[in-house]
Amino acid sequence: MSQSVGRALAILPMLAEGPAGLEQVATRLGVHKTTAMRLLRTLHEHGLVYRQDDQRYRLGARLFALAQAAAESLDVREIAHPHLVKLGEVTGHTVHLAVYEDREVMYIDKVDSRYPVRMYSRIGRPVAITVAAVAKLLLADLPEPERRAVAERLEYPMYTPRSTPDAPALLAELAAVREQGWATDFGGHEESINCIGAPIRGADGRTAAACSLSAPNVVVTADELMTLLPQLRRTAAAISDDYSGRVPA
Amino acid sequence: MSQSVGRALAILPMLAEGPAGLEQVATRLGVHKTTAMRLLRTLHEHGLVYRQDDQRYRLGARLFALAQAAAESLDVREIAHPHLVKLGEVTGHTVHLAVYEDREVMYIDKVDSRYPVRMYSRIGRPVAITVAAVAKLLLADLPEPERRAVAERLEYPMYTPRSTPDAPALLAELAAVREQGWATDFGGHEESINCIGAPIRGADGRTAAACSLSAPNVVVTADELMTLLPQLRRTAAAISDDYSGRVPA
DNA sequence: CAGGTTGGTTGCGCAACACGCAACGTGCGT
DNA sequence: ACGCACGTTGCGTGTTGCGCAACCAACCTG
Repeated sequence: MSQSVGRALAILPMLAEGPAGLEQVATRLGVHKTTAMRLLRTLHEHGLVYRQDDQRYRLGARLFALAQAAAESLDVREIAHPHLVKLGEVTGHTVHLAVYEDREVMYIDKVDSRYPVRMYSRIGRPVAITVAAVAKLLLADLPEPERRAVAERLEYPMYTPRSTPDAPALLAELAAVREQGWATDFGGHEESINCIGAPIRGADGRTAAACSLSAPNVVVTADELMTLLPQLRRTAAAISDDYSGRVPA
Repeated sequence: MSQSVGRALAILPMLAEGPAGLEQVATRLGVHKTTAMRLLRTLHEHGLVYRQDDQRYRLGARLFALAQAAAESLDVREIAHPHLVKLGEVTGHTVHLAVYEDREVMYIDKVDSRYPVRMYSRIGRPVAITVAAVAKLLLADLPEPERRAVAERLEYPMYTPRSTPDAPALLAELAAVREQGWATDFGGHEESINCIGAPIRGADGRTAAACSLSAPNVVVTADELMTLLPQLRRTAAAISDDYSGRVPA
């Protein structure tokens, strides 16, 4: 919409791949050096990019502060966190929390059996949206047109033979997930990792977030993991209660 | 430099304080609604802001991804992390890692005795630059003109009676720190918290980062904490070796 | 050491683009 | 049902961001 702003923002993901010099940025943006410079300067003034000693630019530390603030404004996370920690302690497995936002699914919290961690590991990385249990839960609850639109626009990488192959398969699975109120990913992303997920619902009944329990095959079989499903669902329900209570919207 | 980009970027810290509606953003920016809208749209297209159900805007999840990438491009952190973890395990105290960037000091990693955590707690929050041990170390090694300029522009909040009161006091302490090669903060930020820090130097000998060890009074006295100084300095030296070896620049 | 190359910086004229106005929708509260 | 507050759209104007060209500085290379 706004040309210069758009160009400036396009620089950020570029720099996310690694530091780059002025010329490099200019050519990749398809603009004149001088234009790129003005944009970079403005970004620099606002702390979003930093100029390192060799005059190349990289992402700036201000992003930490913004991401931190963004995390704090996601109140689902605040509310869910203690529940997730407890679930992690009890089961000893990895717990994830994810939300859907603008055709993307993002992990926003993670609890390992021993490490309560934010912004770590997969948090901030793109979720395998076609196979992850949390993704299925979040997509399953989208309004029909958007769900279809998203499903059809996705790519379907075959991480493993059990990965969801295409849009029809995904939509079918989403229907099932919607029906049963929970989701699984048995080796669909990594051969040896199984995963079960449950939805967190807001006061309006819509799925506001999803949490999941993951464990490698070598620790527990898929069947054994499934025995934890009731516990996971109880946790999700507890979070839903807290969440819908506190955010009546 | 670039008006529209500057305005757009100014929106981000605004939203960091909490979600805001279009009108709110417009008035705080001092621009017409329609202008604010165009900027917000562009930010939205790039995932930096998200429009929640009530049509208000908040920071978007894409920021997580960018912050993550920013963190990964800070190779000091990568290199230092294992050392910090070890130090945390051995001493049982909290370890911080910080860098200086554009007149600000940022925590970029933290290790608690039990929790290795990134982007958590104070990471991303402004460092108490006038009192923190790591801040003193980083400021102490700035070139004279910049150091003076920074010191004089700072505010000197008296968190406690032991906080650094003004620029001359800070500059005096920086000189001492520079001399001795380590820094302390005994109750200067929070009455009951003591802290010691040591510099991490790059191949050129400049201080590239600083790490610190913090503990509350009730656990160890300042004197006891000081007995860990040699260990802290060894860790910092080890990181420096790794770092200067790997980044000959 | 001269000459070429690469990458960054500055000044300036032109027109594209971003700005704000005004008018239109829309949902909510009274 | 009405009015108000807030978000949205179309459009003319001139500010502002654009690219050109020329200028530096550093680094190779012969």
